[in-house]
Amino acid sequence: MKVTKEQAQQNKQALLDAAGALFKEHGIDGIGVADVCRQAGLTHGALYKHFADKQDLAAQAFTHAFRAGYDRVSTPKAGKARTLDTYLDAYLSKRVRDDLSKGCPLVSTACETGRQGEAVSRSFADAFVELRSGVEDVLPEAGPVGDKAALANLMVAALVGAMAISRGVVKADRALADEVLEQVHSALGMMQPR
Amino acid sequence: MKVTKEQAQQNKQALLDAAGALFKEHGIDGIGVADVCRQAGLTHGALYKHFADKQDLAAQAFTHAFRAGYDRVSTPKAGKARTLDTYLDAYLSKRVRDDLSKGCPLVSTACETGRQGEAVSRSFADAFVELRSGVEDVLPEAGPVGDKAALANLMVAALVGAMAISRGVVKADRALADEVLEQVHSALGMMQPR
DNA sequence: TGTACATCAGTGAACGCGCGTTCACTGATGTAC
DNA sequence: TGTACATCAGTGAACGCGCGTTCACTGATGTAC
Repeated sequence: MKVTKEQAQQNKQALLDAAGALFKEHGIDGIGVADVCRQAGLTHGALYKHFADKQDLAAQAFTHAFRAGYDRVSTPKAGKARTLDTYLDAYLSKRVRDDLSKGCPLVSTACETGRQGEAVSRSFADAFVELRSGVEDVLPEAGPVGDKAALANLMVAALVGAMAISRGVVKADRALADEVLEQVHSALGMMQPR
Repeated sequence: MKVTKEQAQQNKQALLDAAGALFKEHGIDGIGVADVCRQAGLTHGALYKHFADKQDLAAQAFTHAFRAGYDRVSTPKAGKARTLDTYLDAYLSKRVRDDLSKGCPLVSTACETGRQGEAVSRSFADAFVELRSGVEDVLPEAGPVGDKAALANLMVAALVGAMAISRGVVKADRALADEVLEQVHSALGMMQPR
């Protein structure tokens, strides 16, 4: 049956929320559209009234999840300046490591994005550029490794890689997983002025 | 029909080779056991004479693929010392970026390893520790970011993250993908003494 | 060396199951009069 | 404001297909005598 335009919009948001969490947790190829729709409180047929196909859903869900998380991190709290530590604490958190449905989709789907289509790659690239730009803004003019641009690329790569590695090893060696997050946090922290 | 012991061993190696390449290219969840067996020149039933299940195959294939690639990179060529650049050139290569079946399985399956079982996590952890140790060996005693251990963690995280990001964005923006590899190469290169 | 036979790697049909997508249908919404 | 009806978000059965795993069977290998 038809629903109000407002309800339809809410349902689309619910689909994006569900897809964001489930794709992060299980991977895009690791969860079915029926599960996403069920979590959103709809049946699977409804999906195709809002999205062209699963790839389209994945691309939009990626952007949606990045926006939600990134705005929370990058918006400075009242009276507090945004610093490099803001990013380090948000991206190298053990709590996020232990809950795959949480965290930045840049990290959760980094490796498999290379196997997805161009639409998902576009969402991924836009998010990366925005995060890299945000990190560059909080860097000092001259650091130990040359220009800010190179350092910002290095930092984002390290954030993504450290979390991926920590998640990869945690089931076999929790201490090693913690060590990776702590050491990368420490190494990156030394690149800003005290 | 039965085959010679030697042939059976060759077939197992062929299964590991095929699994290594196909799991890197499509992800563990993205390719079927029948495809792996077909690429190895066998039918799908034969797999279970060599491996307990798909997870077991994935774990052994990971170690097999890491060994093959890592030994090639870390064994110094006659008369040439192994340096940090050895690792940077091997891990931040555009040629590897553009062929998903190539390269280190640490990079290819980093994100999805968090979703696999403990056996795969064990293989992943062992490979990471070995690579990190190899990188630490070529670092100077005192660098710009504190102790060698922290720097080695940072470097491996950056190598893994940079390749994952470059592969993620390349379908949407090839110039951006190249830039990430080059800038991270440049930033990491400045951390060794000239 | 020759023969009889147990072993077991590999085959391929079959299992139940879930996948992404399509489509005829439903019925409340929202609009035209 | 009241009525008639076109719209369209959502439903759920159905599609063909591929998945991981099992298992009865095959027949060359390798061994015991």
